[in-house]
Parts: sequence; structure tokens; C-alpha cells
Amino acid sequence: MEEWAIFRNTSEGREALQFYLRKVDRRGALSEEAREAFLSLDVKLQDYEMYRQIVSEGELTNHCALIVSGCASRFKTLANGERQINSFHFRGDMVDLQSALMLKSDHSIRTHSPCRVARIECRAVLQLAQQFPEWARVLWFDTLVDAAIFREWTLNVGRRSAVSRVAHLLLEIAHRLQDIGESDGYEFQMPVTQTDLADAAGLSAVHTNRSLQTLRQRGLVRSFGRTMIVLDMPAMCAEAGFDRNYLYPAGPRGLPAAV
Amino acid sequence: MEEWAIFRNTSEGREALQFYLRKVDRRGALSEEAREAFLSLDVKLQDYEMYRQIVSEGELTNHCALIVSGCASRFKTLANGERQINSFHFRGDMVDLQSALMLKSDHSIRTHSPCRVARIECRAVLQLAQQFPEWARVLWFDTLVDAAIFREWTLNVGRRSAVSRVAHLLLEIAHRLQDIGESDGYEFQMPVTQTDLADAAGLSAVHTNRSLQTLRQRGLVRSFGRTMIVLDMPAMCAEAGFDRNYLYPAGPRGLPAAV
DNA sequence: CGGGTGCTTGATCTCTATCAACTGGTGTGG
DNA sequence: CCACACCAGTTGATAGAGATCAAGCACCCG
Repeated sequence: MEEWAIFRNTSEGREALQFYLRKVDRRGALSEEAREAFLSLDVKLQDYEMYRQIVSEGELTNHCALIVSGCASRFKTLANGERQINSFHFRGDMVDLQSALMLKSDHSIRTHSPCRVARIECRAVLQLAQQFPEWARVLWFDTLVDAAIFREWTLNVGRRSAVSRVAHLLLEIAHRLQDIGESDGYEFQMPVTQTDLADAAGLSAVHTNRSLQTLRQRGLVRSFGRTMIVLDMPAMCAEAGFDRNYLYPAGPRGLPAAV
Repeated sequence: MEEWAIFRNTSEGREALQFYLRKVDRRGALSEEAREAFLSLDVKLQDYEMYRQIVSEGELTNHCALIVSGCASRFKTLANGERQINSFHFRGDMVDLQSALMLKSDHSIRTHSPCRVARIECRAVLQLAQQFPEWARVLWFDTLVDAAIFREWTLNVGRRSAVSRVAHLLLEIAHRLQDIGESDGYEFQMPVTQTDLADAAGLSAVHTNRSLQTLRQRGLVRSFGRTMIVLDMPAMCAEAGFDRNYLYPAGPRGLPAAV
């Protein structure tokens, strides 16, 4: 069993919630009242080792999970054990927001590093949405952003070549890490192994490795150990067909007169 | 230009909205007041011919689109014109719900048959969510169901064999058509061409055709013209790795005491 | 009747998977 | 401190899945 502790309105709990608040606040400012209501939610902080499942497919859920540190992924598996990763998640991501409304999870969530997770009761999230239409809008919008990412990933695995897929994933990771201040957009520490990258790209691990080599040989990236550096950003974006808009859609739309 | 007409609270407009109301009402009953508020929304009915774009990628949106009749798909395209379909939509689907909050569309929507579409102003949808927390929950949940379908599709194109992919798509279509009373779950009229099916499966049209032939030869399906019949449902589900739960997730969770 | 579209088939080629082995780093226990 | 196991990354050889190219057929519709 993992270690965990409950923080009721403590500074550590608030700090965890701040990561999410900061992210959604960038999309459109929340009222002071709404911010405070969110920050006073009760959270349960929980630490996971590397490669532990936070949520398992088919599981009944009571809590939403917010990543405080580390990297996690959402994935589904085939009967034969093959795995498809649907998204990567980092600090500030509400990785299991859907549990607020869905009784059962249709997919699993697993850590790719030691992770600290803040769990919030579904009921508390629902009450927040009930009390504050602006929170309802923010949470719904967050789900829409997730959906946009899933669509882009389907395009990635369905229609792009192996090299393009890998390039696309690298660029998404670069942006996501830049968002949380862990990259300048060019250089970053790979948060996952090549095997995991393969499960995200819908490729075999061997071919993912060779696709990475192609990117290196063509001078688009450089890497040593876990360090990855994008050397030629325009060429990478061209190769990947990458357009960052899907990560940062404009919105949420506000009500013109009312709010 | 397409023909269209505005219906303010008329019987024809209400009838169009009923299709969506019926669908979401099955997931959890709405209050009479909430139902009525929805049904009195202003809608603009619009008729499209086959293969017309309802929404184009990058477009600024003002309206949500609800399918009243026909079949449409959401898709994204690569620079070289290759297309990946993300989902199919039928009567009663709010195909462009995301426009309520997102200012721009990240993907396109296209008809696969003559379609009647009901357009609702974004502002009206947002007001509904603002006024009725139960509507906010219903719309958010609908988005979550969409997201679950996208995840399943990513798994489909990323990790399944060609035959399995095609089988999976056929089964999803069978279920969706059964939902709206246009199939008994076994026999249905194919709503899209094999070329479109290929774009949904992440395959070439030729290989999609051969995959269908494999399903026929193995006695899993029979088809003539547009008619498709699932002959061996257990074998089809096994081949596709199909589990209908992703289409019908349990929820939305209600508030225990409050509502 | 002609042209378009969707479905089908055959031949060939390319891309990606699979299998197997080897390297180097890391951690562990004797 | 060394032997060992383990894992991520890498390489080579081979097999197989699916793409591509090209052509023909059937059907519908003007």
C-alpha cells in the first residue's frame, strides 16, 4: 500500500490545488470567490512509486486525481496485453477529472515516475460545479481540451508515418513541459522510456528506436541519456505536421452580458 | 448556399431538440423545468446535401449543431490531404457541442448523406448551463462520452489489426444505429462508403475492402449493397475486442443530497 | 448512352513487426 | 569490491501486414 495523508485546507493541500488553478486561470480568470472555494477543497495527498496504477480500467471511482509531481499516462489495453497510451500528464493536470461524473473508469492511469497525486472527492468537485457555473464551465472546457488532444492522437497513430508520429509526440511533450516550466521548449528530460513512447505512437519499441535515430541522423533532434534537444524546430514541426493550437484552444467562451 | 429557416419555439424546432433530449434523458432524468427550458431554445434548421462540410477546421463558431437526420463525421486532415475520421454521428447527436465553449474548431464536420441539422446559438447553450446546473452536468457528461469514444478509437487504429479495426467500427455503428431505432443490432444500412470506413480505421480503402472480405469469408458478417448483417455476434466481438461499455458509460453521477 | 462513383481484384513494393542478440548503465547482494 | 541480474537502448536479419498502383466491373443518374 502507498503512503498517504489527508490535508484539510492546509497549506500543503492548497499548494497542490494551486497547480491546477494556475493552469485553468490562464484560460480565463475566475472570480476570487470561485478561486477560494476551489482552494479550500479537501484533498488527500498520495505518493506513488514509478509504474504504479493510479486508476484501473473498470474500477469504480470516488475521487478525482490531480498530478502534483511526476509523469503519468492514461491508456487502454487489448486482451493480448498490447497497450495504447491515450495521453501523458504532468504537474497540474487533473488526470482523472472524468471521475467526477463517470462512475467507472474506461481506462487505466499509470505513473511513469515517482508521483505525488492529490485526490479530491467526486462529490466535492460536483458541488463546486453546482455552486459555481464558472467552475462548471472551466471543468467542461478542460474536458474539451482533453478531447481535442485525443483527436489529434488518433490522427497521429492513424495517418502519420512512424517518424512523424514520434516527432509529434516529442513536440507535444516539449510544449507540455514548457508549460510547467520544465523546459524552454527545446530541451527537456524525456519523461518516459522508448517502450512507453512506442505505446503512445502505436509502434513497436524497436521501430520507435529507429524512428528516433532517423530524427537524430537528419539533425532534427539530439539526445543523450534522458536529455532530448530539438535542434531544428521548423523541420520538426514540418515532419510532425505539428500545430500547437490543439493544446491551447481559445476559450472558454464567456457569457456576453451575464458574466 | 444551403436552404435554412428559423423556428422560434415552433413544433418543428421542438421536435428536433427532442432527439437530443431523449438521448440525454436516458442517462438520468432531467427536471420538467430543465426539459422545457431546453425545448424552448431557438433553433435554425438547415439542410445539407451529401458530402458537405458543416464545420471546417480553424473556423470561428457561433452555433452548436445537432443532427436531426442523416450521418456525419468529425475528422482532421494532414497537409498531404490524408484524412482521419474521429467519430461518426447520427440523429440526436450534438455533433458540435464543443462550440459552446471553444471559439474555434480544431476539426471539420462533414455529412455522409443528406442531413438535416438544427443549429443552436452558443450563447443559448451557455445560458442553459449557467441557469441549470443539471444541464451543465448533462453537457459535460456528453463531452466525456465523446472523449471515451475517441480513446477507444485511438486504441483501435493504434493497436488492432486491420480486420479487428473494421469489425470494431461495424459493431459501433450497429450499436449507434440500434440506439436510434434504425437497426436491431445485427442488420443495418451502412451509413458510409468503404473509403470513409478506411479513413476511420486508419487504413487504405483497398485494405479495408479486403478486411471486409475476410469478415465475410469467415462467416462473421454478410453484406449486399449497403445492407450489412452481423451473422456471428460473439465471434465479431471477439475479433474486434469489442466491449460496448465505452458507448454507454454509467453516469452522470448526481449529487447525493442536494439534487 | 456516357460518366461518375463505389466496390473489387491482382501484382508489387514499402513500411513496420518480430525475433534474437548484444551493449552499457544501475543496483544489489554476497 | 566484484559478480550478477535487470532494464533501456541498440543492432541485424527476416517475416508479414498493409500501401500503392493499375485495371475492371456494376450500378446509378442525368
